[in-house]
Amino acid sequence: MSIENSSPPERSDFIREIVAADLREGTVSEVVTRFPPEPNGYLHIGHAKSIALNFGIASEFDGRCHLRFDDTNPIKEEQEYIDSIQADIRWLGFDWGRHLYFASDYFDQLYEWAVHLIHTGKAYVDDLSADEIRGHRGTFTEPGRDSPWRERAVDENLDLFERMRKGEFPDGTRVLRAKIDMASPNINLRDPVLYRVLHAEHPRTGDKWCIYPMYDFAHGQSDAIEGVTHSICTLEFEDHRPLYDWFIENLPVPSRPRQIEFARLNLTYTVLSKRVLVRLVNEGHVRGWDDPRMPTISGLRRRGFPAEGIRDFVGMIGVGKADSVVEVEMLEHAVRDVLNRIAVRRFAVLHPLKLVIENYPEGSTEEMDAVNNPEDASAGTRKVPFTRELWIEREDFMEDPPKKFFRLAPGREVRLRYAYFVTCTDVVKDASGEIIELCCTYDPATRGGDSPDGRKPKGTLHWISADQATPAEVRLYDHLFSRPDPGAEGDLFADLSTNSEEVLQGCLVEPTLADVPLGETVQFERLGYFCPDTDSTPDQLVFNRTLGLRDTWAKLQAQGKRDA
RNA sequence: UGGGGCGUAGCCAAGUGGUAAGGCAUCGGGUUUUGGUCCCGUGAUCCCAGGUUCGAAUCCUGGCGCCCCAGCCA
Repeated sequence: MSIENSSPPERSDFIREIVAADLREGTVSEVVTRFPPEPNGYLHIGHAKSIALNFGIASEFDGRCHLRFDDTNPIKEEQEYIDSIQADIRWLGFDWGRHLYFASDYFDQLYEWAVHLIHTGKAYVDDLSADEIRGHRGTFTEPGRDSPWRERAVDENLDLFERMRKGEFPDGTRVLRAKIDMASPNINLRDPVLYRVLHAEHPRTGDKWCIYPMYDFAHGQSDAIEGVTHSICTLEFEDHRPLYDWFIENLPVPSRPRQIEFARLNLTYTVLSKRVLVRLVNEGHVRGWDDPRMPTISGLRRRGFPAEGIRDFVGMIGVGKADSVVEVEMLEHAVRDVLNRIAVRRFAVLHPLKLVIENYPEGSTEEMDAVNNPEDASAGTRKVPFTRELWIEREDFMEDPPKKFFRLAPGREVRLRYAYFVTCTDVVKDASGEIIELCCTYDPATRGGDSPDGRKPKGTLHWISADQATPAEVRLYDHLFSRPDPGAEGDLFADLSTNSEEVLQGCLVEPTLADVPLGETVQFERLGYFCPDTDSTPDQLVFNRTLGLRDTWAKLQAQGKRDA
């Protein structure tokens, strides 16, 4: 349960209040929570909220948090997911210690408890088909009807259930059901299925079992076995709580856990549904589970989002029971906030435009001192080579600039950051009229970027020495979906953005950028935060744009377009 | 429609009968060798209607709206 330097202290919420009260009143003597993923997909940012909640509460109340895989449906579960889930939780900064469990560890116990229910006349084997069971379930307004097999003798139930276990019956032919109340207004209580026959290989138990418990029959009892005191889950399980409690009350379980529900996270421009995420991957809409556009933990990691930023984000959105949709901007803010503090600054030019300083000596190089991180003096400085020919950003020059454009233009002087003031004296174009080169003069008195006469150019540009530029591919990312509420008007896949990824070739970066380790995010000054992609090699550097910097100039331009 | 929840600013969210925190976003302004960061300023009478009370977002009544449930998924 370690949370290395979590910036904003977790504020309280209704769940923490319940936990505190339970402790205060002696209802529980220690706090045990659990994070219970089903290994049928990768973890996403919604899970991060739950993980932070469960591990956070355990740590704050000096308790413990278990990692328990809810692996009761072998048809959808895979070892790959078991592995990725553990890696992602660790990366997020949480530790379950020795408390790693699997619901499948409890299959023997659960089986015994099922037998116990049969013995006490509270469960029976039903021969109805899935369709027939559905037909007997009734509707929201009409009660269900009892199955003709509901009053089977205990011995017959015992025998049949035993034979289900032995594999005598094909999938779907028989189930074990709890005998509760077919007329209950809560549909979950209309004789829920406890066990189904599934001749499937389980990632953990192999072919030992051919009957598997349903979620409802496994979850609460697993909590009880582990001594979980507060079983925190999402709102859709609220109607299951009576059933959760029913099992706890009707079985000789070793403890009495309590289920508490909270609202799951929703994000604008994002889909957090495993069903959809699996399709995005399988249908090739993205590069994989860890595509930088995916809201998965592995995707966010590949995108360059620091774990701390994700933790800060889930800490600032709060925990409640009201359905809500958080604006992605809040996530982006939390990430920028961390990155601004820790990311080292570098120069990189995405769309290079040649700039030649005509009065600068040919062949000579100067090493300019550049600050690594203005927010962190301990990050020190570095040397950046400066030469007669440079590359600057195409967007930083306009031949006929609008009033609020503060960058380079014919006859105008700007500062080259950490270097000199330069003035544009001429523009060179190719046959088609495209600008291919800028001629400038520099003021030798402004070395380092300050003028002795106090002149202050309106603009400061980043640049790269043409002699020592390292080529790189840069991938620009944007929201995966084009609207804040994907799928709100029809097919969600039709809302997939067509420009969520833009791959730029021929970008030029500072030589030091070749050494950025995987997992570190740096700032390309004036552009944004970038990190090496997993595809990056020494021969072919590849950077992902984590997030752009807040850009008031872009905002002004957009407004101008709108007003015009 | 039966059951279970929820409803405080554009978004998230405090508030637990005493006169509406905070964050994000927005829009102004200041600082600035990143049009970044930072700093300052900017908005609500709490779904609606009645009622109780000296006093209600908080209590009561009645409406309205939204979400979840009819898998041998979790």
